[in-house]
Amino acid sequence: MEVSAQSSMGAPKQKWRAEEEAALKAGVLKHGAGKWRTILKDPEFCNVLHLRSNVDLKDKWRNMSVMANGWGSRDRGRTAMKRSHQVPKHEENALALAVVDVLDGDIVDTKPLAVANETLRMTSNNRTAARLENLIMEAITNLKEPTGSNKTAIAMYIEDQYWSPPNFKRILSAKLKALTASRKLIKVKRKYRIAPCFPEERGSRMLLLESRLKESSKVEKDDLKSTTKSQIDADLAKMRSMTAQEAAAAAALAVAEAEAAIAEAEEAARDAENAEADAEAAQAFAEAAMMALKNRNAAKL
DNA sequence: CTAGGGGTAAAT
DNA sequence: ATTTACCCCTAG
Repeated sequence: MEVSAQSSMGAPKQKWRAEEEAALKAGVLKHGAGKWRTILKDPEFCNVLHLRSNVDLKDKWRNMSVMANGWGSRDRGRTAMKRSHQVPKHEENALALAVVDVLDGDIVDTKPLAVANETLRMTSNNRTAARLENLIMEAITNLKEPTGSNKTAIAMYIEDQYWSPPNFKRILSAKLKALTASRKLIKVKRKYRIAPCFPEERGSRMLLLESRLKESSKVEKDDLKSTTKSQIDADLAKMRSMTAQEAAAAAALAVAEAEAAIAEAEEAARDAENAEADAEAAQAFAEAAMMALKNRNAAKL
């Protein structure tokens, strides 16, 4: 009968990004396959995966494992022998699961063949930023201070265990600020703790879409020179349709990101100049955003 | 909560 | 038409 009361029950479809897959793989390597809830609550991954449920992780892992091998538990039989045809002559089953690839002492990445080239798209600037964030999270996690850790403690931890650039303090400050603004960290009385992955429990597919929108409007140059003015205009146009509160939040975020980008540009200035361009673009957008906000508020009075 | 079986529907 | 992502259900 019409037992399927949920007429619109189909999933809106959110493709897994390479970062999410990487986080999942890293989580499995760290906690073991099957500890989906543990992985989800791990501060190192929850910021990337908090849009996914434990079941999502399980399903995705199932899909990935199945795909790497050829055919697993699912979908065997029925369409079984549709002659190979489309597959080029060279083999694909070569890398099953757990082809571990340690890059630069940072995130471990296994590639089940489907996402081979997606991992290559990391640019130099992107990487240092992601790494610093990871380091900060690790520092706070391992320091285990119940009330949170202050900047000095975090800096000491990182300097102690890793190499630190000359102007590290400044970079760290900017990054902490940005992480606080983006709600990945919570700052209370000069101490930082990792944000509580939000009470997502169930539902809230709208929040998912929301944060996805935020991501796509973020300044992301794949490997082009830098963000262009037209990009800024586009973002501002987007802001115009927001409510005042949303616009304020977006502007604050933009400012924080600009500061972090500037600090990163200083670090990378020795051997990379495009980071500086990126920082300038971010700053330009931040200024424009603030101005737009000011105009908006002025118009209301 | 997890493992899986099974299904729907969106992308490709 | 296949793949992919999500959902539901049930037994451990």
